[in-house]
Amino acid sequence: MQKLLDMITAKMQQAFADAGYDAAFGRVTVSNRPDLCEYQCNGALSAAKQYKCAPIAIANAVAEKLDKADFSMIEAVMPGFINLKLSDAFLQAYLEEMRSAEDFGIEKFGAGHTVVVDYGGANVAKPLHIGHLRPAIIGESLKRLHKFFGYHTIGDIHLGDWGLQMGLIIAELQERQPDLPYFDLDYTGEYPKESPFTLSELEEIYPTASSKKTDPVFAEKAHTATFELQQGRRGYRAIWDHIMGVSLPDLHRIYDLLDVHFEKWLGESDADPYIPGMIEDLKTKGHAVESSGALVFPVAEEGDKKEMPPCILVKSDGSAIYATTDLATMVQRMQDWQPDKMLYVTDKRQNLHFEQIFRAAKKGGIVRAETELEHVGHGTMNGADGKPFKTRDGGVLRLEALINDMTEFVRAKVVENKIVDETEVEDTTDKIALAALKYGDLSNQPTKDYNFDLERFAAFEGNTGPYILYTIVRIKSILARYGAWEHLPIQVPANIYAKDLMLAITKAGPALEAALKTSSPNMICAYIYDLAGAANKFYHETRILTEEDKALQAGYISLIGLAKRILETCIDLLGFSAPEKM
RNA sequence: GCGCCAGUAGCUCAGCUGGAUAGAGCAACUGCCUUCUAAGCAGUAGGUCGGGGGUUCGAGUCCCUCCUGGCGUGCCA
Repeated sequence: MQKLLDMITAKMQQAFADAGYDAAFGRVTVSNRPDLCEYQCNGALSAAKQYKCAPIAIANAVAEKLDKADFSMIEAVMPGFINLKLSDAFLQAYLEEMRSAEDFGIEKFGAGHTVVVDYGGANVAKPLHIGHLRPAIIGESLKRLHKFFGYHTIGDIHLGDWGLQMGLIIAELQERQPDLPYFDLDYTGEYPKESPFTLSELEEIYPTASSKKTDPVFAEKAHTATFELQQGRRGYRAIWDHIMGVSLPDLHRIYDLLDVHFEKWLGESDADPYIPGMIEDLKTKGHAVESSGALVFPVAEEGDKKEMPPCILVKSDGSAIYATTDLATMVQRMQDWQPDKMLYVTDKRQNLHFEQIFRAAKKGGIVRAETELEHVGHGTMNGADGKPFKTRDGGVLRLEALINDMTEFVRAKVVENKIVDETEVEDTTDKIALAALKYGDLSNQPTKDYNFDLERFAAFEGNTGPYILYTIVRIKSILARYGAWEHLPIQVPANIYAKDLMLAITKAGPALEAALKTSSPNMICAYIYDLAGAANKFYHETRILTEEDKALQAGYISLIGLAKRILETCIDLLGFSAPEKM
């Protein structure tokens, strides 16, 4: 269905035209003076310039042309604003259509389109740490949001399983256990099924190896191992299989805790088969050229404001680099899924890299000219003091530890409040903790750095996830006491709080659409905070269950029922859900 | 050096293509639980929107310039 603002704008544009002015001036916006009106049009002010007359004269003339049935108030005020309040009948009809339509009548403009969301950023052999929180939950939210708008969505974790880190692990393992058959080139038998390392050993091997990169001898070994792995050296592939076998179950486990789920668990390694063909193709087309021993794809353009280094396709040591695997991954995606859009959710510091490969992908014909490529670069999550998040001993905090800290904190509150039964404490705690964690993150603009403050996120007061959940829970409580409510029609707003709530409800579609178009889940948060506030005010000022007038009561119930459905839909798009009680 | 991003209340942040009195939350102070969950609601106080120019009837928003901070800038991801 049409957006409310578009409907009013259309009426206003018609009024401008009827009054003899350019209809383009008839844009209506939500009022920035709620004490004066609900909607406003500033077009007369701009029009005054063109028509060389007083803005108030234009505003008066236009106001005359508006249909009085649609508005309860139409005012032209100095210096030339046109202020509007919607009529009850108009608002009621609009809300009733929202209530009865599927997904509130929001237009599914993504239908027939496919979008790949590349998020998560997990590396095998490395435990997920706090740096993985943002890409996981922002990506998950954007994926759900696209799905809501009708897109066919494919979330791909794009595991880091093919770069130098693999070579580092192999080199380190060889130093520790040189007698393993994986390192014996003459060995032709079966390799052991049992992994030569456990998860916790592996998690220690990688950082140790990584810290030795400055040692030129070790670095050389790691680069060689990387190259040989990519060339298919049998023993190294067997080690790689072990690394995957040990790492993946743990990655699944942690992402499940966050309610983050990927349709595809592909990695850089899965792009490997596409590399040779892609390189050949780019060479043939003349895009790939030799430079300082490496094979590169120059992507600088006329008029570039900044230095634009070329994409490196093959390093001088012969191995692939992330630009190579990212481009080859696009080849695979275009071949298998034909996406119209690819979203990459990674740290914003990778911005230049993505600009390079996006240019290369377009110039090299890897994607179509109309394929949308977007890098959603996110900022860093810092500690409460604004400095990089560290554990007491200076290490990197594990994601699991962060989740546990939040859960512990919330559990204490849940137990203290004594509202839920003992058997439901865990489930309720998990839901609130997840809401606190995700809302605390997603309510910030993705691009910005922010400070993680457990106390603040889980504070249960103010603009937090728990506040949103609490609003939903209170509505649920009333609905449960009332009985069947799903089919009750929306009625004329009975009081000012009801009308404010109705106006907030009409903004659901535009808010979600804006969030999608700017890849900003924080806009969903801002919207539901506003909606929850309107719902709480209404709840506080209106006695519902004791209302004598049954028709009026049914209208109240219908209204909060609709608000609840919208709130629940929105938090689902953010990636969490509400408990029954809290 | 060049480029990108940020600078708004004591703190954390909104502010949509320039529009009326710059908004929330936290912290501080004050009210409201015999009535649907007080994890709530209402209110008070707190700001020369980093500085300086400019465009405009009108600038937190657009242009120029300066200051401060963060990040990036060919073989890590």
